[in-house]
Amino acid sequence: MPGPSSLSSTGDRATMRDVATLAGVSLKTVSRVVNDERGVSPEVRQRVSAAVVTLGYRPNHAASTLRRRGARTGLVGALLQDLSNSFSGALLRAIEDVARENRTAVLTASIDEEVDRERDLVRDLLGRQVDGLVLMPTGRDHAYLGEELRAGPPVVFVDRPPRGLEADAVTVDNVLGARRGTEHLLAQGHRRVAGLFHLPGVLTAQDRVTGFTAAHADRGMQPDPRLVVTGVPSSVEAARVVGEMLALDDPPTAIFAGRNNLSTGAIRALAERGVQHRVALVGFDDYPLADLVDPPLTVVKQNVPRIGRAVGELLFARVAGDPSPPRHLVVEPTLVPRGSGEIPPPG
Amino acid sequence: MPGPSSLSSTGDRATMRDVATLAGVSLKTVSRVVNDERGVSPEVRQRVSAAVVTLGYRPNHAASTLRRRGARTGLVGALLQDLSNSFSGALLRAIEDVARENRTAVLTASIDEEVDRERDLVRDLLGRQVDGLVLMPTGRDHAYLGEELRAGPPVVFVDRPPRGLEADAVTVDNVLGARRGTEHLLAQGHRRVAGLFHLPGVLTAQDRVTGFTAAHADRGMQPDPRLVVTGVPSSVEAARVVGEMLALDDPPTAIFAGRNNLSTGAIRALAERGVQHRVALVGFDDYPLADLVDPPLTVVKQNVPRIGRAVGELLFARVAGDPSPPRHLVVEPTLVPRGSGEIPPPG
DNA sequence: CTGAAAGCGCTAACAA
DNA sequence: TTGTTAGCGCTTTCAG
Repeated sequence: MPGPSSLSSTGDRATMRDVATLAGVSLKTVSRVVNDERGVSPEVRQRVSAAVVTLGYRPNHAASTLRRRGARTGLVGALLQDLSNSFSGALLRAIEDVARENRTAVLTASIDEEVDRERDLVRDLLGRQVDGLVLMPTGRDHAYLGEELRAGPPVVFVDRPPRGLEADAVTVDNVLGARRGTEHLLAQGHRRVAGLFHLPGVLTAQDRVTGFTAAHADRGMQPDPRLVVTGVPSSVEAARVVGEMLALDDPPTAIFAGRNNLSTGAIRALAERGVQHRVALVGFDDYPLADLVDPPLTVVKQNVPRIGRAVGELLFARVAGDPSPPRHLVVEPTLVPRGSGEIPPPG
Repeated sequence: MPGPSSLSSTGDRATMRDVATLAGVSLKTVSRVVNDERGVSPEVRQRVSAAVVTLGYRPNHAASTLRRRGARTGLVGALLQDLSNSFSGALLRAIEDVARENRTAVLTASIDEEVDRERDLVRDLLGRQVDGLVLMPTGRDHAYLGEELRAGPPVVFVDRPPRGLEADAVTVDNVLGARRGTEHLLAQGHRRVAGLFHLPGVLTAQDRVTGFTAAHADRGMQPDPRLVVTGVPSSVEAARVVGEMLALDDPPTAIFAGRNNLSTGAIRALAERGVQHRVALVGFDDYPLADLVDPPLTVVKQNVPRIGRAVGELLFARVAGDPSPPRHLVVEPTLVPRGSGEIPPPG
């Protein structure tokens, strides 16, 4: 085997040293050229550049940031719930855009509502020296993060606020959204409005229940407990639940679905029974084709790109050193009437 | 300022050295404990662990892989077209799952059909020493990658094959898919079938045109050139194009939309004119709510999770050292009849 | 304008 | 079982 001073490419990548040797200059000079620092004669610069090309040299980012201690890695993490879900996807895209403006790459992963996975992922990203972290957390307590983040990078929570921890967050006003969606139905005279909600451990779900109830209370009403179902995990289950409700003696005349996948289940249940034009439906969260279903779906919509951008900008402000106390931005969702939510009660 | 031997945490992160000092052991011993290597007495191990906790120490991944030269970084890149698009999102999710099985994190970004961005992103990721790269490339030539990848990590192309370069790839048989979708319409007696396709520079679009034409040729037919439009960039534009076609003296009785966003445009145009139950429609690519629109949308569907998994498995086989020649997996899309594609021609 | 030496945080290869 | 030394690829510091 050749000695340590061998210049032959052993299948490995060329290093700055190799470039220096080939160009007949010192290490530091190559470093200057690669980093576009001044103080190199055009001639030498040219020679070094040529060597870089010949060897196919690429700077080693890790080594570089290791040496300049405390420097940024140009890497942020985005831990969302499910990257295949359109909400997480749109969020990731918006965060990516802001990251790009800050010359930063994005590491991402899905948490899938699993607390252990969340914790493992946070650890992994911190070990990779990310400059910042976006976290769409699971429902539980986040106090453990306090320890993880001591002297760690800034974290911005999204969609769900931190619990047991002071931290930046951008969330949607879920109480308000559910309240508006429900009120929209009540204002049209509906008196039996069903509510479907997802996992009760998730704060967004709880808030939506609260808004649903509050809208009733605003009118001195109380929802029928038989029409309020929490812990509905899936679209399929939502369809089953709606089917049961429609079989009641006094079935609901309107439905509020507290999450996008629950809306689809409700639509299916209504369509199967041919009552999609007789029972009103308002859903929380939008879908790309929601205006093309029959009838077009009325939704409470979150401005996801806006949320994502706010998250990104907050994060990079922190990365840049903004020392102000934790901020909590709350974005108002809006009601988009399309037809399904404007079906009047019978009689 | 304190000298270089200062042990006080200066707000920076604790290092392995700090842990060693606090635990009263050597650097290497800490390394052993952190990496779960054998050869440390339980007592010492305990002492070190305690110090780790006290200092909130996290191993520096970059430094670690720098030292063990040639070792994996446990990082792969996934450069897709648009992370907010459900296709890219589902793909990313599947790749992520395989990556997780290989204890690897995923760096991702959107290319947005911009050639320069693709190249910049590839460079950036290579500089970050990724173990592998998934690339959903733009339409142009990829020969430049040959240079970038000399002694670089393995690359797997997805959705679109490499051009001017030998590399692994997983693609969909777009010719076959378009042919099946078009044939489905022709078999029902349609004789005037319109075709909408996206950017002609993108190979997938070209292949779908080919399949569309081939299906006609199979029956000794030729599509009316006025009914075949390529370069349709968006849903809005698709709606406009379809509107124009419907105003012809001899309008199409069926439409084949060569991409998911073109389907939505077509649906809108048909619905606006109230002919959605009289003109047949088959779309390429599925949507989450496609079965709930009116009429339910018949599509040629790609099995995206399967594609993503194949990509991931191919990539990690290469990362593990699989030296076999480049493979090209072609996945067959399937026709999913739902209603819109089964509308018969008039008369 | 250019370069030599030191060292970022960590692990490999050896000691002891 | 534990520790010492060297050095990954790079940038900093300080000298020429």
